[in-house]
Amino acid sequence: MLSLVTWNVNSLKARLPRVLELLDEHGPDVVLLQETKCAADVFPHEQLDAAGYHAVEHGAGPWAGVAIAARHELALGEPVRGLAGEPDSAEARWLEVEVAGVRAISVYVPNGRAPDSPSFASKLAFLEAAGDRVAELVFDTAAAALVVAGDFNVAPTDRDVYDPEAFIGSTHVTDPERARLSTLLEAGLVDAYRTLHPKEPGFTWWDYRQGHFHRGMGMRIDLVLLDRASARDLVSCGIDRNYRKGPKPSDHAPLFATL
DNA sequence: ATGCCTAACAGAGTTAGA
Repeated sequence: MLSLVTWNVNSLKARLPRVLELLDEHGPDVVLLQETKCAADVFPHEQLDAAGYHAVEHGAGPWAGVAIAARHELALGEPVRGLAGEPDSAEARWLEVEVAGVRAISVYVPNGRAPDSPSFASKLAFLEAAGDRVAELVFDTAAAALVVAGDFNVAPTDRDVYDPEAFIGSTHVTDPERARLSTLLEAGLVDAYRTLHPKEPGFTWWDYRQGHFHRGMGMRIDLVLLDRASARDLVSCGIDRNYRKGPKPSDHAPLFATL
């Protein structure tokens, strides 16, 4: 049995109490974090160590940043930082490490801001590079089981947003974004949550503003993607809403999966 | 409820997130 969680924490520094709370409550084997906003020299290794975890990180300072932590008993391989072909390698958005017989990848896809912005083109380019890397890893039959998890900043279908009408013309739902996300699935990855829960919305993000969380106005943009063999071992997948509530919550809920 | 989001950087207001 392997339990993992992916969580966009929106600053690891600001969210550390909630992260430690989650580790204590759920004790996941592997933790994939996004938006750590944390440079390497200030990464909270000591606090995670005291909680029973060790971690590898890929940080760029005040923005983005990803990390992967695992319980001390699970050895971490040599991390691979960055993604071949990504538009801006100075942004820390992709991190790979072998753990528990799995190649774990924590990914934070660029937001894209607006479809007519340069940032949107970078988002598409990043997704294309991710698709290329996934295809490479899936093709490599010697590779370990594959888990690609994180904040994709794309709602795969209209089922994954609270009101499709409200999102027409905005990022996260456009055909170009969805088409590029689809290439990861076509390369051989399975959307863990949607496989187990075909009908429920499964939102993972709600705007901080205007009470969106309490009004059910969310999006499903955080995903756990598994290679097909691993997906057959999928036992459970879902969020813990309590981490979107309480003191200083992230705007994303953690998404858990058990194999 | 004279604010209606949060975080970083800076040390106020701007930028970014999605």
